[in-house]
Amino acid sequence: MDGGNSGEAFKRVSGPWSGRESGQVAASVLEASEETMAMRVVGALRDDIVTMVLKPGDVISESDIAGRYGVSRQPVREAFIRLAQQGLLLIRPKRATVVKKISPEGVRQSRFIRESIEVEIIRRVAAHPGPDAASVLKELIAEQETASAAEDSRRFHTLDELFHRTLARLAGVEYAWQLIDDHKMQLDRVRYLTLGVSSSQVAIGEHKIIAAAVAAGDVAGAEAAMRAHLARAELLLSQTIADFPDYFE
Amino acid sequence: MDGGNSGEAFKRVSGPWSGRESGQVAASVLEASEETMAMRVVGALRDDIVTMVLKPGDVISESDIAGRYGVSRQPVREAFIRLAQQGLLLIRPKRATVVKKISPEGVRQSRFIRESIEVEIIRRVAAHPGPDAASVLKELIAEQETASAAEDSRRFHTLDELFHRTLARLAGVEYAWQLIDDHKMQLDRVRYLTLGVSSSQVAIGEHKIIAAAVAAGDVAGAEAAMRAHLARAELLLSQTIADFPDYFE
DNA sequence: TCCTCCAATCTTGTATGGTAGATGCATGCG
DNA sequence: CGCATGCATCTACCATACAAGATTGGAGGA
Repeated sequence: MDGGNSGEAFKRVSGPWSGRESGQVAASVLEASEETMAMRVVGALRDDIVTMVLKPGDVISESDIAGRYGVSRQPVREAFIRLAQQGLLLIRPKRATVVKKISPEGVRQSRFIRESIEVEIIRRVAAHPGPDAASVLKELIAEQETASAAEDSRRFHTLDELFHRTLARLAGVEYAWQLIDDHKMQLDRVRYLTLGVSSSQVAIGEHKIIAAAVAAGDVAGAEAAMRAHLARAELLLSQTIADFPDYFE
Repeated sequence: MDGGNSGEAFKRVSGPWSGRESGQVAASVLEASEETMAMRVVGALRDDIVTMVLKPGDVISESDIAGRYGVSRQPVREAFIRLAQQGLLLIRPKRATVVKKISPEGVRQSRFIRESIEVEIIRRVAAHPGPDAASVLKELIAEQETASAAEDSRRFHTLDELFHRTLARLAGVEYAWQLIDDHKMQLDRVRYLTLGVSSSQVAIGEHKIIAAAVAAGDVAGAEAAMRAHLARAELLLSQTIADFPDYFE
């Protein structure tokens, strides 16, 4: 292996790898999207990990990735460090680097964090809904119904994320939402495994209940609806563990 | 500059730098505490930043730090990347690296995250207090009173952190507490600036109220007490901004 | 005096070679 | 046949050299 690598452009990754087109998930925390090679490697690897092109347990190496991407080991190494801090890779010094298996306990705790924050967000929004809060949420739900009817689960996922992000913005804590993005990636990996089975109709109904409670200024009702909405993911987790036992530790 | 570096031991940092003794803050997210050079540099730099030995706005460079620590640029560079991801450094490509100034908005959002999670924690603990919850909390408060009487603000800070961490453990989400440790560093920098003026007696009183509500199983009361306890930091922030305007952006 | 331009000199980014540690397999011994 | 030992080969870690963008200062002209 590892024959004839240098000189190839970065695009070479499109070979045996990723099949993503262009504008997928909302640009993550990265400010200047593609400044350095290292950043591009980070983005490409993260997408490949979240979309399960690189599967939990896969062993990778600096030389390996560097060869595939046509760059030296240095930027790859820096990318590994970033991804390891985000919990997607596990670097075992002098040994190997592996795509981290999904920790059920970690997912549970990430969900706890998300639920804590989202409940607090929905409280604030319901207590002090802005003038356009109701209309904005209503419009988002309409788009989700369109995506659901077209069975575009990819777009539905994006819109679902946008729904929750919008709530954060309405609460005036959009920046806080970005801060928890890293932890949310653990949940995203699980979610990707359940893309097909996700019952989008149920989710849309729950979104409607939440939006209605917000519009009515019903703090307790909004909180309860949000908790119910988030709790549904708990069932998906245990089912997913049963379906893909090798991906969990 | 940059003359005669190699061969020096790592301890050389003790020269013009850090004056920390030994067992200060509870070992952060790092698993194997001191495996590689890069990790040691990370730890040393982080402590220096949180304790304001390196002040917000200070310009540092890879060569500079590498010279001080007697290592090459490579491990320092990796340390920079880690610290930049934790929001303590700002790497401006091809330009310079500076100790990030404290963002008041960022602090506010970090506090929002912390309050959201701590409120959820205190709810769970108050709703289902373990058999030894009351006694553990009571003992911690007693230690805090000792530290306060001795005017050992350092130790008081450590105990205060332990109090909140213990609550997380009692709620069964200690791992989640570690996950938010990174964001909490922003708050720690502000807190360090207010070490002298911190009214420990007030904090102890609030801790007592929280512990009492937990012991009584009073969920609403515990939540209210926790919110009040955390809200007090809001006043400190604006006062700190006025006292150290150069440290904020 | 003020503005423009250029070059010395910073900075971080990238490439590459060498090193120490860990793993796995083959070999040799009991 | 089972087990210990040593070597080939892998890995990430670290050091060094080079490259390219950005800043700063001064020289030169209007």
